[in-house]
This record gives sequence, structure tokens and C-alpha cells, in this order.
Amino acid sequence: MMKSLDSVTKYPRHSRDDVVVAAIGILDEYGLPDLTMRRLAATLDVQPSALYWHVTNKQTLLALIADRILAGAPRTEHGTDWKMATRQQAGALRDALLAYRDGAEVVSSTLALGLGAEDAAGRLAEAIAGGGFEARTSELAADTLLHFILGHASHEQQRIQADSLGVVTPERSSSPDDVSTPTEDVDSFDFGVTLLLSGLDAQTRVRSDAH
Amino acid sequence: MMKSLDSVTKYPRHSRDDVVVAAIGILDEYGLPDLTMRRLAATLDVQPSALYWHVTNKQTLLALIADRILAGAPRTEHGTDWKMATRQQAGALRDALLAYRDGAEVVSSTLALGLGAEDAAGRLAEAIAGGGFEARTSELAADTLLHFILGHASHEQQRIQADSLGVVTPERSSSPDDVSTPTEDVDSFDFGVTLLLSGLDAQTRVRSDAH
DNA sequence: ACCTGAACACCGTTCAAGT
DNA sequence: ACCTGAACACCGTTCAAGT
Repeated sequence: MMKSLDSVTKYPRHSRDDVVVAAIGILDEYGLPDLTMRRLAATLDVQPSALYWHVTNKQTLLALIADRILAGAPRTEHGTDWKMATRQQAGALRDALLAYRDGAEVVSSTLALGLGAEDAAGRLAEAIAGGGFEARTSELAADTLLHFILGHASHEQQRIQADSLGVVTPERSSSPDDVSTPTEDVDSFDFGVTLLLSGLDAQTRVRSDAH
Repeated sequence: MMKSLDSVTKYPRHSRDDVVVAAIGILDEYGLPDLTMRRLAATLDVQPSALYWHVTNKQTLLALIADRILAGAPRTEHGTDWKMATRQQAGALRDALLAYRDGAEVVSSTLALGLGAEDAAGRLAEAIAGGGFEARTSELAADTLLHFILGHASHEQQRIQADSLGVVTPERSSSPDDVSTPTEDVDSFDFGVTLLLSGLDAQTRVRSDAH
């Protein structure tokens, strides 16, 4: 404990966790384009090269950030009916993505690598499986839903920042007050989830006991 | 016509079109990360600064590329039933995205800006509207479908390049020959489209004359 | 109309060396 | 165990000036 005091006073030594936390801070405050290794290093009062002791490269740092973002989505409780459970999971995922600036884009870019959104898909599949579908059906439906959630959230966040930059986005806006509102986004999100759920409902089941 | 000969022989003067075509060439052959303004300039035997006479910045260049990629998707013929038409449009869009390396990512990144995928969504909405839904329903369903198509194609392309780089992607592969095959991708794509179509089928309609 | 030359303000990453 | 210093090989964009 003397050691920890010395290391704090002399010069700050950081953990991998510190790096990830600081990175999320920059992401949330300034956005993904401003999240550079050099800027992150400056925030931690450290040389850029020091970061590479904690993390192998920027790509894996982004994967670590994606994991944290997704960790913010609470598990759904057992016992509820599968449609509610799936709706809950989908909503929780959306909330988690929107909780940090550019969160959806970070998770999307990371999903491809197989690292990260993997268990988000798993959680969705689990909720869907409550409806009594074949395992493969549940997985495929979960992937479909996940693509929708990510795409929707991504689109929403990029519009937010486009608006804040005052970009002229024509977007067939016939009526004068046709600006996209948060309510609009929630509505279109719910619409998509409902569409997928009723599509699943029409699917043949293994057991038909799930009301 | 003497003029054109001179300009060819003396030194090549390029059009905005040449720039976009060359950019697509680099994209398709080396991928999005290698599509830099400096590299594009070198390909055209020109200084990087020369590109900014033809195009305002990289972002709008990417939007132009996205437009070309999407232009490769043929319009669907009128008269067919709406489910087939929607399926056709969705498939055409997917094919267009997959026709160029990293095509899905380019279009996705551009969609947010409101430039580009705008009329792809319109085409989907038109096909869906053939089912006799409210205009808003068709639009929302088209957006849902578009998010799925982009996410799916994006995921597929990034897996292709991850595989070619020999990246170890764990991905719950229980059986030894559980490697993702093109067939697998087509199947999961069709599954998603079918899911959305049957979800729409369960939707209340304005007219119920669409069989 | 189309391009050069030169500069500005940046990137991610490596690696020997320090403490 | 954690960091510095210095370097390598790049970026996108601007702008005066040339032809």
C-alpha cells in the first residue's frame, strides 16, 4: 500500500481498465472520429506508445468498449412470456446502444469480428426460444432482429449528430414539421420489432404450447 | 476533336466520373481501408490536391460510390404479386451490395447522411405498398427490411475478409464442419426476408384485395 | 478547366531503452 | 510492470500558383 501511494504520486500507472474507461469517456463526449490513440494517450498523460502495453491495437480496444456498452443491457427475467421477453431484450439492447455516443456504430463494427455482440445475439435467441421454435429458427430470428436493432440505432445516432451539425438532409419531408423526433424513432423501432414477432408467430413450432 | 487528342497525349485531364470509377476500382480490388485520397490520386497519376477540384471531400465521394453500387440493382417489373416483388427487390439490393468489395459498408456509412440509400428504401417501399398497406406502414417496413439487408450483407462481407485473413473467429462452432458457407448466408437471408413478409401479412390492411 | 507544389495538422504502430 | 523517445509510414484538406 506504500507502493500504491508512491506510484500514484510519482507518476500515474494505468491499468487496461483505465484505458478502456478513458476511451469510453472520449467516445461519449466527442464521438468516434475523435477517439484516436494519440488523443486517448494525451487524456491519460501518457505517450501514445504506452497504450500498446495495455491493449494490442485499436481494433481490440474498440471491441472492449463494445463489450462494456453491451454489458449495460440487463438480462431479462425468466418466466415472462416470450414475446414480452424478446421485446424487453430488444429494448434493453437499443437502450444500451443509445446510452453512449456512436455506441451503435462501435458495436456494429465490432460485431463483424465475431467479438462482442455474440452474446447479445445469444440473449435474444434465448428469449425467442421461449416461443418453442427450433434452435436454428431462434438463432436466425435473433440475427435478423439484431441487424435491425443495430441498423436502426446506428441510423438514429448518425441523424442526431447530423442534425447537431446543422447538415441539410432533404429526406422527403412533405409537411413542414416533419423533423424526426425521438417519438418517431421509438415508434419505428417498435414497429420493426412487432413485425418480426408476428412473423415468428406465423412460423411453425416444435411445441405449440406457448400461447 | 483535335483538342481531345491533345489533352490525352499531353497530360490526362480527368472528369469527376473518372475519379469515381477509379475509386470503385480501388475499393473492389483492395477494400475500403485502402481507398485513400492519396492512393486514388496516385492511381490517376495526379497530385492528391487535384481530386478536390472534382469532389468536395472524401465523404461525398463515398456517397457517389454508394449511388453507383445501388444503381446496379435493377428495378422490379410491375404486375407481379407484392411478396414476389419485395423478395426480388430485396435480393437485387443484396446482390448489388455484394457485387463490390465492402459495398455494404460503404452504403451503410452513407445511408446515415440521407444521401444514397434513400431511393433504395423507396423501391422497397413501393414493392411492399403493392400489398395494400398504409403508406406509413410500407415505409416503416421498408426501413426495417433495409436495415436487415445492410446488416446482413455487411456481416457477410466482413466475415469473408476475416476468413481470407485467417482470423480465428470462435463463433459457437459445435460441429467440426460448421464453417459458414455461401449457402448458409443465402438461407439466413431468405429466412429474414420471409420473417418480415409474414409479419406484414399479419398486419391489418387498407384494402384486403391483395390475395 | 484542371492541375502542381507546398504546407498544415494530424494518424496507428513499433521498438529499443529507461525505471 | 509500465512507460518514454524517437522514428516509420502514412492520412485528409487547403490554397496560392501555374497552364
